[in-house]
Amino acid sequence: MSRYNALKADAHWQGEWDARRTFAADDHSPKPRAYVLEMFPYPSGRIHMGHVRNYTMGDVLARYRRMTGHEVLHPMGWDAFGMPAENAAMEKGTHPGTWTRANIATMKAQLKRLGFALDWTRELATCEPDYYGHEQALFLDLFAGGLVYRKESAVNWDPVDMTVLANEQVIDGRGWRSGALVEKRKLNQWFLKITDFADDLLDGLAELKDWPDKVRLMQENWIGRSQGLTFSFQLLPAGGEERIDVYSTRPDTIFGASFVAIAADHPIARALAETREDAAEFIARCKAGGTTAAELETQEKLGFDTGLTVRHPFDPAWTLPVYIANFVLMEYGTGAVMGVPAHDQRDLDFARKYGLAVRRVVSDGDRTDPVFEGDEAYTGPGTIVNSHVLDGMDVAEAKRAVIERAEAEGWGSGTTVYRLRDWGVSRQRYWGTPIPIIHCAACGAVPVPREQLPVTLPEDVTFDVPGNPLDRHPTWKHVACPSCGADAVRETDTLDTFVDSSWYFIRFASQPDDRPFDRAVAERWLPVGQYIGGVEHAILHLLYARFWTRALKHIGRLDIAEPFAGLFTQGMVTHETYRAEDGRWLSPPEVADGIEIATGAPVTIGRVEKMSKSKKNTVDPEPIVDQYGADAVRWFMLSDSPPERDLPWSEAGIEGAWRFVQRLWRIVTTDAEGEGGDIALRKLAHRTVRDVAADIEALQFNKAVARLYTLASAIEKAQPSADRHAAAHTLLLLTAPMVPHVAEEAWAARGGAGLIADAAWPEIDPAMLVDDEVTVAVQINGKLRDTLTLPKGAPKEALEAAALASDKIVRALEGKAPRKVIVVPDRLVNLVA
RNA sequence: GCGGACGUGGCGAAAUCGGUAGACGCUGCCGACUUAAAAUCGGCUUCCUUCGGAGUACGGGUUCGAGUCCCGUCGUCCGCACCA
Repeated sequence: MSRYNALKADAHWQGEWDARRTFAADDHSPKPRAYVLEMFPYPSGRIHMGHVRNYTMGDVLARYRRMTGHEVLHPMGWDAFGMPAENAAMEKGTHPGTWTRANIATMKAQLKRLGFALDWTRELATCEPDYYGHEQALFLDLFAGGLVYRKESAVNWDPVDMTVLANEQVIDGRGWRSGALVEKRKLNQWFLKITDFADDLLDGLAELKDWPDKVRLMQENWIGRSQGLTFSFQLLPAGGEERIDVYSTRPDTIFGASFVAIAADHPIARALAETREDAAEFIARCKAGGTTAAELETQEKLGFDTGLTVRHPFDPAWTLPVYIANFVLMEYGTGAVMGVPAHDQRDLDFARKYGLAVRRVVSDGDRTDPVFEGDEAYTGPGTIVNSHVLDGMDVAEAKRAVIERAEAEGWGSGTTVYRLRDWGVSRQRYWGTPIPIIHCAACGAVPVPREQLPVTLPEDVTFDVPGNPLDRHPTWKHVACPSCGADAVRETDTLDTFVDSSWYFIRFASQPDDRPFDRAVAERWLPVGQYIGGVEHAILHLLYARFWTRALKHIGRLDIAEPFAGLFTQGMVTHETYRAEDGRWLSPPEVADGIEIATGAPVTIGRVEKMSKSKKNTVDPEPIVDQYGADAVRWFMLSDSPPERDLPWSEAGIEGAWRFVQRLWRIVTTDAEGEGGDIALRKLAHRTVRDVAADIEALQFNKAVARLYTLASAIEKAQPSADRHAAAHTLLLLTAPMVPHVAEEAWAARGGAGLIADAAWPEIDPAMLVDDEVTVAVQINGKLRDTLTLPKGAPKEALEAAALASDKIVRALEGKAPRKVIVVPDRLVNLVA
């Protein structure tokens, strides 16, 4: 028997699938539908192992669904706008489009080389006008629907690169490329009203049963809904109209308040800075403080006593000092808080530092003393004390009582506050979707008329000077106002690339030329049945896509609320790290047997970590595929590690996978058609069909792989028989979604009809799933002493008798009778001695 | 700091409902085939000294019985991060 030639077979069957358009989805098929989607890649240059793992998982599911009679939509495209293309343009002088399209061509060839069952007829790239033009139309729909607005907002501004930076691009207060100190700058920016949907997005999470709990929790925290009281403190001297509004989730502790703190950029603080130099200095100090996590961790809580006082709402005679504090955020709540030191750690630290009263108002067990001692604020449940009318209530009652009173007396009201902010989508960059708005001095922001879409990016741009090429382009932005005809300018900002990825799954489902999607067709496919990608998108992308879909529903364009019914977040591909004696990182090919090949010097083998260029522990999939073939790589990606966990790449592992491909080939091609039966093997085959199906549907590929190994070994050990031949046939069908090339080659060699890609998943004979014998464990005091093989369904008495008759048990009992006998039918007998 | 997940052999792991811990793979060792090697095939591979015992991070608890449930401790990883 000849060895299986993977490279030849890969090329042949990939050509065959292409030519027959095997994986093109039919919008009009009467079959049940399955939409399987993996997060589309950014065309950075070459695919990496993470892509291979992600797309292999989706591919197995897609191919399995085809076999179980579904019309499968499994598309692929490119998240093609974004900064790396502009960086490449700056470094290499190539146009971002040239760079991006070349990368797409390379990566598409690499994906094809892996034999994924993708519908390439629906391929899309977000950087092409036939995609982003429709996105502009949708943006204008949302604009017309009142979900888009423009406001001045603070951004991170890199004064050297003359561009806005995302928070992630600010490292220790400096621009990640230029190293320049980042400034806060106010710019007019476009926002999408995601906060309108905050409740809906939060409540909708409960319905997403097939999402990981972790992701739902992350989104829940991100939305950050809290209930509390927004109320005002009247500023003294009395009679003045001025008030400070605060938000508190603990109105029950209002009698424990000992100060009010406002943000450095609160209007009252700013007004004060106009007249008082020391206040202005303090505010400047607050703003100079870093905003990175590490800096916040160590930063001291600072306050500035404004000398202002406010009146306590429950007691006109009681006044509280007003501080400006560096820990109060203008962006959250009202930008002012009431400080209750006894029941908030941060307030306690602050009060101790500035000598303010610390008054207990919630009892901690028996402790009701008015002066709060101790280093930790008490935030637990308890009875309200030292609070006049509230005394004796529990925390929840007191909250209600204070809110009721505030509402009755008109100084406050119960409110819901969110951590979630509206989505700022303006980016001062070239390589993105132009925002289809024209600014006219007379008419304001005017939408570009539909017939003028798409607003395309000009090709003649340069990146040799910093700033936005669209803004400095000589002609592009100068247009007539669509409304009044006067000279006007285009918006030169482009959309956040997260907008591009917020609806691509809809465009995959339906892509007419003249509009973003056909509603009826899109609704036939959506929601995506199974979405697979990295957990790094757990919040932003997935939340934005959920918002966008709801927004389309809100304006009546699509009757789908949740875009992704099932979500799976796969683990990373990791690898050992290697370091030379002088500390240089070494790549895997530079190392053999703990020795650096070039120098012969020993190498320090480091932790297994995520593949990264900086640690040089990446493995390029392409040469691996060229060496072992696509199936071995796919099989390895599915083996061993549970898909949600990290997968350590190893040379031994890929070789093991390659051996299995060869072994599978041998089993199914050298399989003689013998006579007679082999009932045990037949049963195993049927059980494996059932179990592998369940494993694939649960995305537990590692378990499916283990079962297939077991079946393969059993077939190898079996004598030729009709059942053995049938079991080999079953094995071939079950492995086909995972290793489709060798499966096609073997299918053809065995004379199978058509393609195995079009074959049906094997039927299960329920009679083959029942066993007439079971292995029963016999324990003494819970410890295993013997196992017995008994007929299935044997009565308890029979089990007990068989157990007591066992030699090992008789010996272990030493003639004593058990005090008690526990019998679990078909499982075990436990003798309590 | 807050929230969450996890901790099982030399390694990746499995163990459906509380019921035979370590399936399956990798590595390693022994053997067969071979002039030899590769490939392939067979066997062994949790630990301890044998009978046997111990063992799922550690310490307790519930139970006839705990990897699984409860309490506590330690450790690792992830998310958020001054959110009032």
